[in-house]
Amino acid sequence: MFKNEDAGSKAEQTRAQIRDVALTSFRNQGFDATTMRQVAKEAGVSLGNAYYYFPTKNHLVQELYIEVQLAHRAAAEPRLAETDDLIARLGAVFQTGLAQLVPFHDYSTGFLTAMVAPNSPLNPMSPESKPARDMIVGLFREALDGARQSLPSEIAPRMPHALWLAHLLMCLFWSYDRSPGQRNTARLVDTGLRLFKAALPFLRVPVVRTPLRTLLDLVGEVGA
Amino acid sequence: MFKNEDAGSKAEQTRAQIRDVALTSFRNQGFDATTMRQVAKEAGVSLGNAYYYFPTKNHLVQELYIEVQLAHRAAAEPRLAETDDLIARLGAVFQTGLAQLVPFHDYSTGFLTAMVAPNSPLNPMSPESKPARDMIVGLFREALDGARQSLPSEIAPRMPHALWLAHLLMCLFWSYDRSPGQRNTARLVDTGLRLFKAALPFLRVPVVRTPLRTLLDLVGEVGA
DNA sequence: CGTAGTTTTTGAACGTGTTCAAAAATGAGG
DNA sequence: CCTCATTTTTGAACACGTTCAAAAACTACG
Repeated sequence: MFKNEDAGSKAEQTRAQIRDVALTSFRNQGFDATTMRQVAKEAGVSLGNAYYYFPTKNHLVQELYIEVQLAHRAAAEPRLAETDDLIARLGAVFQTGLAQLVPFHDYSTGFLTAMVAPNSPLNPMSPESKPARDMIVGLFREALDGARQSLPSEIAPRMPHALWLAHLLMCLFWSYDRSPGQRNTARLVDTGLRLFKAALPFLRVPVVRTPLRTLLDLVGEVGA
Repeated sequence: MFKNEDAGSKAEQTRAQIRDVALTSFRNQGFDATTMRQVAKEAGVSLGNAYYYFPTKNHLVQELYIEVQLAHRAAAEPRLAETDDLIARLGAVFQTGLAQLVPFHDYSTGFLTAMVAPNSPLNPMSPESKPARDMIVGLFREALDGARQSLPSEIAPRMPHALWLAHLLMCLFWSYDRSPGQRNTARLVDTGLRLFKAALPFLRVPVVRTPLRTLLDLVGEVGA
């Protein structure tokens, strides 16, 4: 009855071994070049056994995804402690998020394909990705809450989720960004925030605020 | 020397046959359920022969893509002739574009995967998709040019390309839209345009206009 | 220790997109 | 009509992600 409670049990070791081999391979060779057969072989288990622990290859990518997310939070928190300026705080979350992606740019399209796939746990709609999603939405909420500036009450509660989507779009842009060092993506973030700052006063104008609120409600249903 | 000039030559017939079978299957069964083997069999050719005419399965999807694009233009043109109001004209292009997608919603994720794939001709960056891209960018340019309202000169020339990207984002939203009849996507378009209309006067404010211009230049490099 | 039940592991198989060398059909020139 | 180069067609093969029945290892209990 009591077996694999989670500690160093044999099964958990095997699982961790497969996971580690896969993540290393993802980092070194990307998504496409990492095959389940190679992972199984390097982990010293049979192909079928890898599938016993991870139902699909995409579930292995999600292990990487979670690791990247945790690193994102770890990088963002100290920067959030430095300032209470809204724009600077949002910049901190976007920029640290972008920094986590850097090692993967060569293989970004492969991972992108995995993310979009219907049955993928990485899909924004998938239940498997809810915890990771909640974490980054929470990061944006924290960025907003700790700022000295405040947004209209109609807008504020809808912003964290919308910012998460904006972050996803930034990732999309980044994966297509062919400029050296993906400098353009960094500029996009800066410019986008500058624009947001300039637009802030107008968010209180009713004719702007009302459709914006509806818009945020609509995009809020994505991955609700 | 003179052989398959393009008319009813044997080769062109075979190619058309494969194309037609594939497109019908895409419409009826979606991307994933349409296999190259089934297409070849139904077209009465060998598997390898299908690959002689279409280097990848995605190249067959592009044939569908082009057909959808042409239908989009055919649907948009008459509606553009009806009005000279900027917002109404943009709405016409977005709405007719959306209408073309309706039959494919059940399989949208499969097609989405194909579009994002690295080597796919459907990829926004790919040279193969340039003509289709130019067509829809041209459609947006026509919508802007024929409107009685005009945009700041710094913004105007950068808008068609940006609107094409907005259109792509609308397609992305639509593919994740689980509301009945994807009503939410239609509302998103309406609301987005209402917001754009409300924001129009502010586009002339320098502190808004300047970063917006930079932003448009940056996104303009995508699929340049 | 032995037996029954559960968890873990295996290896072969399936269907997929794609590749390729070789065969067949086709067309031009003598 | 024959020859030969080119275009078209074939069928077998490869590697991949994934599935599954059966074997093996393990655990709890008598």
